[in-house]
Amino acid sequence: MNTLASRSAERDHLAEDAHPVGTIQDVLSALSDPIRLEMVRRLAHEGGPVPCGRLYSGIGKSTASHHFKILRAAGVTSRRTIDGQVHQQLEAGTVDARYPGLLDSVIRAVGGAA
Amino acid sequence: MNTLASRSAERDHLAEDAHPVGTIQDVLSALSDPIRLEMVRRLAHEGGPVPCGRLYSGIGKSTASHHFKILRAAGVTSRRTIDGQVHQQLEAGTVDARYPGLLDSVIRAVGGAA
DNA sequence: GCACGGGTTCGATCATTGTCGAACTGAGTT
DNA sequence: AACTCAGTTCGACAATGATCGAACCCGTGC
Repeated sequence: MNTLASRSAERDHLAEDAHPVGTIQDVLSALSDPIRLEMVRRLAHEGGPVPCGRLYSGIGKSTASHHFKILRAAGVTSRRTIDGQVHQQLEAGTVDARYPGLLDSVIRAVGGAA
Repeated sequence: MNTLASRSAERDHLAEDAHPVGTIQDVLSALSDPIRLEMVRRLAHEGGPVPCGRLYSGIGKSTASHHFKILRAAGVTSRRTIDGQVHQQLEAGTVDARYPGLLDSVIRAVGGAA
């Protein structure tokens, strides 16, 4: 039995970067950038963990990684490793617990899936 | 009797700078600055038009005016002249009509009056 | 009329932050 | 092992945005 598969399976539900949700300003600043807002929109649209590459267009990898970092630091997203692939996931529940209604209204405004 | 009073009374409900609410990014950017957020908090707390001077502390007039401009441009506030005195007012209803729940959640997070 | 008080505008400066390319890491593949 | 692919980190640079002081404007009151 493949030890590789079981090892990666163990990592699957490990939210390595489970930063707590930041201040309201951290969150608002994180969402106030057009590129990050688009990332959030795509994350909300898909509803689950999404590999980094599918979350941006028209910018370099390093720039995208920079924006991921800010979103994670604000607690808006978390990073998960699925099958060796890095994914980002929207921490909708956690954010809504701290700032009820905020993320919902933003996502609605930006056209992300309901 | 006093024509002065009646004349200023006429100006009272003139929202001279009735900018429409901007894009979601305009609004989020406007709210993502600590000083502007504090302005919004005080405006929400008082509930009505407030003279500019009562909306900030620790910064110069010109800087404050700059922040007012951004808030107005985003459609978050409007400028009213009451009795010759410039006041700022929160456009809570207009913003909520366009981005339901957004302003409420921010104000709740920032400790402004319910 | 003139001075005053409260806001705005202007221009310059300074800090923040978004952007990139190149080098590095770590996992999967051949 | 060497190679590839995807993301991150590291400097450095460019653009954006906050800040200030000074000048200006507009009501008010002397």
